[in-house]
Amino acid sequence: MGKADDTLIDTPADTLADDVPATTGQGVQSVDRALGILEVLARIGEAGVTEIAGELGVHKSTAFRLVATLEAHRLVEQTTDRGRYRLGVGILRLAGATTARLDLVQEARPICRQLAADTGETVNVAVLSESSALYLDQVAGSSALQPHNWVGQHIPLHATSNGKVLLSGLDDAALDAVLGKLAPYTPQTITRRAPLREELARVRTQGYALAVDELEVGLAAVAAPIRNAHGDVVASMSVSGPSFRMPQDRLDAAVALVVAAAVEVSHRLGWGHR
Amino acid sequence: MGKADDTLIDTPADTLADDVPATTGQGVQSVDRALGILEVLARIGEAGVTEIAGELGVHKSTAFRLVATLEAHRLVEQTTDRGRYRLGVGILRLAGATTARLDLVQEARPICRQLAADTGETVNVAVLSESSALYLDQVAGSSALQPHNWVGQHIPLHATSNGKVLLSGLDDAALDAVLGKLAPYTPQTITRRAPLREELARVRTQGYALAVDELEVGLAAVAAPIRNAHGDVVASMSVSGPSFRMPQDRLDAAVALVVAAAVEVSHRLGWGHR
DNA sequence: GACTGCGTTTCGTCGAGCGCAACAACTCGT
DNA sequence: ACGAGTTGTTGCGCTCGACGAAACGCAGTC
Repeated sequence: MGKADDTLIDTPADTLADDVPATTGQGVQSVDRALGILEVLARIGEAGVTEIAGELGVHKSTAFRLVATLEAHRLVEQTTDRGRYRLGVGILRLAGATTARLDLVQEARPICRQLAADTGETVNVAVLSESSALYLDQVAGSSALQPHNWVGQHIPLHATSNGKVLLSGLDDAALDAVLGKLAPYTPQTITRRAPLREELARVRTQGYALAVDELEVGLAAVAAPIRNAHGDVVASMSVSGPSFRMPQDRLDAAVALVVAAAVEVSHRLGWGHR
Repeated sequence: MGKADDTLIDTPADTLADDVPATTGQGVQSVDRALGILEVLARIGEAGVTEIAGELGVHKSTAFRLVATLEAHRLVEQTTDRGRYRLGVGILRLAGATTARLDLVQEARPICRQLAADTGETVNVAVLSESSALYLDQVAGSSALQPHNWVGQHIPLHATSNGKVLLSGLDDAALDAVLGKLAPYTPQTITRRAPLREELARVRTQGYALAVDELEVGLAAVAAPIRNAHGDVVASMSVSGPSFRMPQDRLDAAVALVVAAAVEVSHRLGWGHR
C-alpha cells in the first residue's frame, strides 16, 4: 500500500537520471563529449583545455579537438588567443531560434510588450522545466536599466510568483516529485510544505500569485497562469519590480493587468474555445 | 589531386564567413555534423530525420544517431513520439549561462574604442530609460577638447541621434507611451509628432539616425541600433562632434563606421542576420 | 490490403577520432 | 635572469567507434 508511488516509474525512463555529470555515455561518443563540454562551461563559466579534459575524463588533445570544432561553430570562444574557453555567441543565436519557434513566446511577446508599457515594470514568461522555473522571455519595463536577464535561468519554484503559479497547476503527486528541499532565501521565504500547499490553493482560487521579498529582499512580483487548449497551466507570466516602486495600489493594478494579459495569451493558445 | 591549394589552410580564419551553410568540414567530423543539425533546425525550425540527413548530405541512420545524442542532452526534442525534431530547452539553459556574463557595456567597449580611434570623435552607448535616453558609456575621440561626460545623463529622445534610434525600435503604442511634449532646444529640433514619425520611419529603413544642430547648435551626431538575439533594438551607439568638424564626407564615413560597429556589437549579443 | 512514406534498429566494415608524446609559449619562484 | 612547471597546440600511428546499407515497425493513403 505504501508503495503506491511506484507509478512514477512509468516515466519514459530516460527523462531523468544523469542530468549533470558531463557525458551521458550513450549515443555518438564524440558528440556526447562535445556537448558535455558545453555543459561544463555552462556550469563553470570559463575553463582551460586541461581543466575540461579532466572534467570529462579524456585526454587533453581530445578535449582540444572537440573545443576547436565547437569554436568553428561559434558555440565557444576563447577569451584571448591561447587562453581559456567560454560559451560563445552561437549559443545565443540558437537560443533566439529556439524561442522564435515556440509559439508560446511568439504569441505572448506583443502582449508582454503592452503589459510592460502599461505597468512600467519588467515582464517575464516562464515554464516548468526539470524541477525549476525556466524563464523563456523577458521584456524590460520603461524604467529600463535591464535589471537582470533571467532568460534561460533556472529559478526556485517556491520563492517566486511564477514558480507558485506553475506549481499550482500540478496535482499532489507531481508536486512531491518536483519539490525538493525548500531553501530559504529571505526571512519571508516559505520553507515548509504545509503553508506552501495552502498558498498554492489560494493561488488556484484567486487566479494569481504574489511574491514579495521571498526570493530577494526588495523584490516584488505578481504572476498569472497561461493555459493551453486543454486548460492545463503551461506557463506563467509575471510583472516584477522593486518593492519601493510597488505600493499596494500599484500592486493591485498590476494584478488585474497581468491576469488579463495571461488570459489573452491563453485565448491565443486555444483556451476557452468550445 | 589538387596539390597547390593547400595554402588555403593558412587563412587567418578569424573573420570567416558567418553564414556556415551546414558543416564546416574541419574539426571532429561527427561533432561538426551534429552542430550542423542544430544550425539546420535553427534555420528551418522543425525537421524530420530524413530531411536533416538530406540537408547534411549524410545517411538517414547517421543523422538519426546524431539527433538521438543531441536529444539525450536536451538540445533537441521531438514534437511527438516518432515525430519531427526541433530545438529544445537545453539550448536555453546554455544561453542562460552565457547571458549571465554578457554585459552590453563590456562587449561594446573594445568596439567603441576602435570606432573612436577610426573617427577621431566621441562615441556613446545609450539605452531607453524612463522616457529618455540614458547614456551608459562614452569613449572620447582623439581630438583634444573633451566634450562633457554624458554617462548617467538622461537626454531627450526626439532631439538626439541615439534617441531616434531607440524610438525607431518601438511600435506606435509604445511610442505614444514614451513621448511627452517635444520640447524645442534649437530651431532645428523636431517638435511635431508627424514629422518625427516620418523621421523614425526613415531611420528604420536606412538603419541609422542623424541629428545636426537639433539638441544644441553646432553639435552633430550619427547613431545606429544595437540588437539582441531577437532582433530587438536594445541600445544605440553614436558618434558625435562639433558640426564644423563634420562636413558631409566625414559624416558619410562616420555613418558607415558606426553602422558597422553597431552590427558587430549586435553579433556579440547573439544577433544573426534576417 | 498493398503501397509508400516515415522514424528506428541491427550489423559488419573501415576510416575517423583517439591517446600518446613532443612542441611552443607563458608564468612563476628563487 | 633563468629554468621548472605550467599552459594550449600539433603530428602520428593504432584501434575502436561511427558510418552506410539494408531490414524493421508503424503511420497514413490511394
